[in-house]
Amino acid sequence: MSKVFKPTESELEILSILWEKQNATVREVHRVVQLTKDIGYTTTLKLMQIMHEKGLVTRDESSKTHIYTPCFNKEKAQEQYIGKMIKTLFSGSTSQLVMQALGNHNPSQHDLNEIKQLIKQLENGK
Amino acid sequence: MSKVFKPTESELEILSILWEKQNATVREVHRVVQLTKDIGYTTTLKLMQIMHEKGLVTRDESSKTHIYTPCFNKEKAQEQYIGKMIKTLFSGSTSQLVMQALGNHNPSQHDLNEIKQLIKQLENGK
DNA sequence: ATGTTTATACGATTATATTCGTAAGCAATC
DNA sequence: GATTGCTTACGAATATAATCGTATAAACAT
Repeated sequence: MSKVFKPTESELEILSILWEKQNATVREVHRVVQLTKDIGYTTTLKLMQIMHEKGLVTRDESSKTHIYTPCFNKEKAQEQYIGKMIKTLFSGSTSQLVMQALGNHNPSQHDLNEIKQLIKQLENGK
Repeated sequence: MSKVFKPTESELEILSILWEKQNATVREVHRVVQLTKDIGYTTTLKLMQIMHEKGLVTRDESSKTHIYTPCFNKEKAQEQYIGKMIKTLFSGSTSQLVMQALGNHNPSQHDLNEIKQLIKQLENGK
């Protein structure tokens, strides 16, 4: 049983940026955050310090400007959020979630092909 | 553009119970909440009162014991949460989410059949 | 060496969510 | 009609999240 981590809204936003860049300084993260939110630099700094305390990220302190790296990868987060969602909003049914997603977010033919492929694999694996 | 609603964790739990039952009194909701959480009756009451203020639920006050009804249906919540998740955790790709869900939550053959059916429909609809 | 920029640390403030205690009303019962 | 039990209302306490201001130190340019 691996550990559950539950980032807040803002923390998740920062994690997304870190996943994208692999790792980053507060300044780099803040520049991206600023594109969508109007908050001060020290706010981003504080958030990342808290994430460090919580163990959501590690940081390299060898130079004055610290470099932050996420402790969990994106896939782990995806898995956890999907799991929780299936449980709380889809009565535990994976297929219901999948159907809702496919039905309301018009996937391209390419997307559909990928999914069909995966289904074939799953069916053979049984 | 329909309105975004953003229930908190506890509020979502209560909404789930209301969706299940169509509508319910505080007492009924609380009985279910108690199965997983150890909180007092007035806590549940207060939460539901706040949800009423926020417009997440309506209530019938004609008798002393009020009856609460959700203002939004479950499908609307599902749609919204999925949309947000696709955006923040799957770089906007529906198929990635679907593949993650199918890959990690072993659906039954019956589930897979339903999904294949839906894909066919989508392909014909293009 | 002095001033400017840029970094972290940290306390304080504000906002929001969660929890509970207590008061007050109503209805059934003794 | 007093007591008991169940209800809502409401204020208050606690916890957590988010925001910012200020102090302090390093790095660098003049």
